[in-house]
Amino acid sequence: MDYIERVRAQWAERLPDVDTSPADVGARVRRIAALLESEMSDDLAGRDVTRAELDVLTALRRSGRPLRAGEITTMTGSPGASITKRLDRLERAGLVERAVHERDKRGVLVALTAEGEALVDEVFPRQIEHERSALADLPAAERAELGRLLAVVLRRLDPKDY
Amino acid sequence: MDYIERVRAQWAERLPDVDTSPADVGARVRRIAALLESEMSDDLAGRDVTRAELDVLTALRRSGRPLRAGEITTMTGSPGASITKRLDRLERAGLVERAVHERDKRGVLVALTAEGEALVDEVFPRQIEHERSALADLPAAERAELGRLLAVVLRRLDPKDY
DNA sequence: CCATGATAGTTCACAGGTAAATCATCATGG
DNA sequence: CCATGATGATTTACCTGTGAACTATCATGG
Repeated sequence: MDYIERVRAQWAERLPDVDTSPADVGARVRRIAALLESEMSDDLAGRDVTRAELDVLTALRRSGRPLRAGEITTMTGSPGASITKRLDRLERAGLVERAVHERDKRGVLVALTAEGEALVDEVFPRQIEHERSALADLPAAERAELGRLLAVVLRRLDPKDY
Repeated sequence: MDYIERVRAQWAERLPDVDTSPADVGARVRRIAALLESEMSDDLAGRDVTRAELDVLTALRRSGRPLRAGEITTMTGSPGASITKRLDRLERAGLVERAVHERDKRGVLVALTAEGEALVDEVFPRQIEHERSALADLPAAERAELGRLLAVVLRRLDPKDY
């Protein structure tokens, strides 16, 4: 009897006509994500960088090259105004550098500094550890099966533009 | 080749020593959750209630009785200060009512109004529809399997206190 | 070659979340 | 019975995110 079963039982009493079975997947996915995010964010405490800011840093790191601000907004899915603010903080912290784009002076090229890169390389593996330890109770075959089933769901939801 | 495979391929180039396989589950779960939440929140647009506020309303609705403010904080996992603010807005909107607790005058009893209840009953089934349609590409047996595997993961992450 | 519309990013104004301090009430042990 | 510490909720002060307005630059068609 996990959290979701308990909630579904409550709904069954109040709204017996509503079929809440999709919550077995949907609500569990949302709750697991929330708990994971919270762990990952705790792991960053005292490091003077938030999960949202780390998303910007990892986008840069895994791209392996400076990015336009616009590329960061599409990769992170966050609106431009948010990215501007995060870049302000990250730049103040010395983790990224902004430079006007040569060819298009409206644009901005954002690059990781050496410290920014070092921070990602130190923190990112630990972030993944949280995902790994969440799977500790599943044998490899079931992990793979879970990944496969989630890919089917994700394909249906994911927007095509990135 | 979905979004997560693309990201993993990028990491494999930059940090070949890091095993990113847990992301097949972890990152997919987090991305699916984000997309679902975003759909569910769009569905509420113009209804003058946010997802966070709806969380409070559904906690009350499925409990079937007035709740202490403290019960709402544990059920939603949000800190007390946030709940106080949401209750302020919900009360102003006429969706809940606050009353001092009889036995313990420090406490507050929060009850759904008739409008609050009507709003939940109208909106909640549509919220679940989003979860249902995300599963459209999975036959019933695989949905059940997916739910079962997620339950194993959730059991590991879920705090015991609620 | 402009003038005009499109595009990239920033600024502004405001909404919402949160930790810490505060206020009111309760419970207890001396 | 208080006095004292615990508890429930609110207030305060601050921070982050976001849509909309704005600024600077680019592109193009007349």
